[in-house]
Amino acid sequence: MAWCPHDDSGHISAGAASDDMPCKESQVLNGAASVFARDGYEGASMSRIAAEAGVSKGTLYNYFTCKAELFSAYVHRDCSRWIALVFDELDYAAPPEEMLPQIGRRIFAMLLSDRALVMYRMVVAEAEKFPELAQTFYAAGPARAVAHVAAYISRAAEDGRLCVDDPEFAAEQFLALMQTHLSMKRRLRLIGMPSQAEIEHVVGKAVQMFLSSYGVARPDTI
Amino acid sequence: MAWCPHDDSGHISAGAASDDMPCKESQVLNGAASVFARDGYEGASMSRIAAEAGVSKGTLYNYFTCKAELFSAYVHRDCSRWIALVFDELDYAAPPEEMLPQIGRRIFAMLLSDRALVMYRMVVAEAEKFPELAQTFYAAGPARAVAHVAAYISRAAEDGRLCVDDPEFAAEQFLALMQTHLSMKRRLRLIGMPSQAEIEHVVGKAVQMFLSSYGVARPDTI
Amino acid sequence: MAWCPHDDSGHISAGAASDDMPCKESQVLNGAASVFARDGYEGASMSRIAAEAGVSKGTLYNYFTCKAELFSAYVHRDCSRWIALVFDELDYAAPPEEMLPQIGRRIFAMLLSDRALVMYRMVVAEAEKFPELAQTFYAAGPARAVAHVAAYISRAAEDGRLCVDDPEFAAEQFLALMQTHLSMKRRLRLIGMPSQAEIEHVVGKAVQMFLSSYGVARPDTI
Amino acid sequence: MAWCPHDDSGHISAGAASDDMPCKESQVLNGAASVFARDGYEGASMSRIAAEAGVSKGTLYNYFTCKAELFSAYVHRDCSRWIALVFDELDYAAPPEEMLPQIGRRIFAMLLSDRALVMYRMVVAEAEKFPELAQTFYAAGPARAVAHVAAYISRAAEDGRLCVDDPEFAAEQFLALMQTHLSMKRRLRLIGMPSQAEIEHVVGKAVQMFLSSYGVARPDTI
DNA sequence: GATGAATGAGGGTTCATTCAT
DNA sequence: AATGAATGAACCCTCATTCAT
Repeated sequence: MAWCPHDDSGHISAGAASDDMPCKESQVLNGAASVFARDGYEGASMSRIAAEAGVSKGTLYNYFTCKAELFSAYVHRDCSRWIALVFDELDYAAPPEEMLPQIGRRIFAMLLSDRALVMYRMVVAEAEKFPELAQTFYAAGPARAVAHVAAYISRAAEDGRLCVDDPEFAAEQFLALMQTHLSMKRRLRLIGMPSQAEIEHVVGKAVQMFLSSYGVARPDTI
Repeated sequence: MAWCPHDDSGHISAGAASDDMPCKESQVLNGAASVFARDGYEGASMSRIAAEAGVSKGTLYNYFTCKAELFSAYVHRDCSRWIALVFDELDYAAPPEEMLPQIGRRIFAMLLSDRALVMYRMVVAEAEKFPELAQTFYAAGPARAVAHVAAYISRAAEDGRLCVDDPEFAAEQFLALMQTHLSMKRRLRLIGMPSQAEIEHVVGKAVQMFLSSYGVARPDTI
Repeated sequence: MAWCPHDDSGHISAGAASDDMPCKESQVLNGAASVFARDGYEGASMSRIAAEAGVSKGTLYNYFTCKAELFSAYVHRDCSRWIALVFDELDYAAPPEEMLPQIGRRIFAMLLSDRALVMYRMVVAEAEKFPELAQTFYAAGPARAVAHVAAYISRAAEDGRLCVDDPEFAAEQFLALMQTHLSMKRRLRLIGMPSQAEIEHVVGKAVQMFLSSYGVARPDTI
Repeated sequence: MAWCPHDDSGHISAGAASDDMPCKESQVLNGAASVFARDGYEGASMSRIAAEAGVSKGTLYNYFTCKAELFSAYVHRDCSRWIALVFDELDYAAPPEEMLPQIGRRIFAMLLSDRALVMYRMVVAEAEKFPELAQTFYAAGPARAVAHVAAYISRAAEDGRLCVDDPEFAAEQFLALMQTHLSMKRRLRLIGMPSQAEIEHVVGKAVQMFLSSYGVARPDTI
């Protein structure tokens, strides 16, 4: 954490901290999450974080050497958490017509969830000041999403269910198709969470376009 | 401007200010542009803005009642400026195979330009605190882009060159296909400006996918 | 002022500031003098200095970029002030028997004055952290004292009134003889200002010893 | 210890603590010595002292009621230690021409040693806040030095080797002559330890001046 | 209209001290 | 007796804002 002038601590608890730490550290991180999410990095004050966490300001510094490290720990923790949920328990053997909409729905839901939006906003806003945070976010989030989808596409291609030469790029295209202006509007806080119907529409059209480009003519549809 | 505790002024200069104001106000706005772009809203200080603009701190407050209003004026002004270029001097009568790549290239260049990225980052970061700013940004930028592309698609559909039932949604899909992870990485400052070859690749693939879904079989390709 | 992390200001007023500045800057310096003298560098707080000076905390930073620079300005100003007084209006043509006691008395008075003691204490205490301040103090105080006395001794030697081979060292010795444990005790705050009789005794003995070593036999005393 | 707001303890361990305490208390004092010497009273932090001593912060408060008392105990202990060496194993029967330079050299070496300088600086700096510490320092250091030298001078006077009416004052003068500006510069950290030649020069000149004032004509020099 | 000195609340951070374990 | 997590006051410094000139 080169950006932190006080970082000589070898603080490593962030990685080990589980969801249900009963300790002050997670209490602090939860407070930080609220305040950072609401006020952004610069806008958040250590005083407010301490108050939100229900600890004294000094306690903050018993766990994190400075504001920047606390922010970093918060981003790392939350990044790791929610990407996992998207790709759990998918049936990778399902045909594209079933699988792609399912993945699409989940991606969509995650992409537009409050938590992810808040995180996205903060990481984008502070990308200049915290480059390695942007890296972490990208690796934990978008990159893993692409990897998962690409893996499925590869497999489907091997099975003769898709006709794809560059699975990774195809995956990126599929994910890009989720990001119509619904996403943009949501990121800008212009709209709330879209309705299920809206989601289905976007996902459906995305799958349709994707298959019209990469799909194979299926005998059973003739 | 509900976020501004001092807003009792009916200050309307933002709308009236033209591009080439020779006055102090535009001088101030130019200074603000530099500093806000570099430091973000919270990170910018009125002192630095005054210094950058070459005026005194007091002068800032003669034109803008508070920091928030100055920020708002800056975003409004700059938003209006930069979208126009993308759709200037396009030949709307050209066939999709020529027109779409051309639009794609321009969109791409604008999307990833430093100016747009800076603006995007700021508006996203402060969307919570300045909701009407996000609205302005969306209307001036993404919405106009969609409108332009949709208009072209409509016309092409009428000319029998595309087969599209919902031109607006199709336009959104086309624009979405520009936003592979190249865009995401650039937004996160993980990469610099992509090479021309990379851009061509993304644009080419996007057009190809778009046409495979919405294109009509053209006699001259048989 | 390499020790000051914020010093990029080219602040030069310290040199130009006269004794009777009617401005805030001297007001601040006077407040700083009181508080630094009482509490030392580390012990002094900018809040207290502001209060003592009757200005706001922010005003301090309008004149001095940081605490260290304020301290430095205070030392520089006061150093320059009081050395001058010691050697003013001396009759350098007087014979050693008259001149040396007179110089001795003045040196003594200055050496043990509250102001000089306070300054000495602070400079000694912070010599490690402010090396160039120690240099300034030495140059403005002790070094000039030696130079003045050495100049007189040189002249007296040329006039045949003293027999000295190394006037500078002789001057140092003369000054050293002022520093019996009366000085040490005063520096340690163990005693108050010595009585006139005590001073006369020390000075008289010092002159006597000095002359017994460097004096010439005078015809008129035979 | 009126300066200590928590002093209700009748803590007397400082006096009872011997040089070779194998216990935590001396461990703490050793840590305190390092940190106080390096950082001064205000600059030292209880955390660093605890770390340096290899004990917990809580343990500090089991032995010393507050920072001020710990500081006081440290100064008292160290003051007692270092003066003894100067006057050990001197041959008090030696003639002044031999004895005085020898004493002079030792005094000089001690006066300018890092340890003594550090202690001197701290005691001088905090003389206002810890008056009884200054007293301890003076009694343990300068006062004993004067007493030793005065005792020798008395004896030499009785033996007819010196002509002195006030041995104590003569002793102070002799010691004062050690303190040319070499000492001042060293105290101000402007120079490092002087060379042996420089020391010999100052000591030689001091002895010469002292003897020219208080010496007796020696038959063997006729 | 333009200035910039003055303000004081609030920023991040440190630290002497306490107390449950 | 020993610990170290927790505290909260105080630290230095920044900054949006005001106002006399």
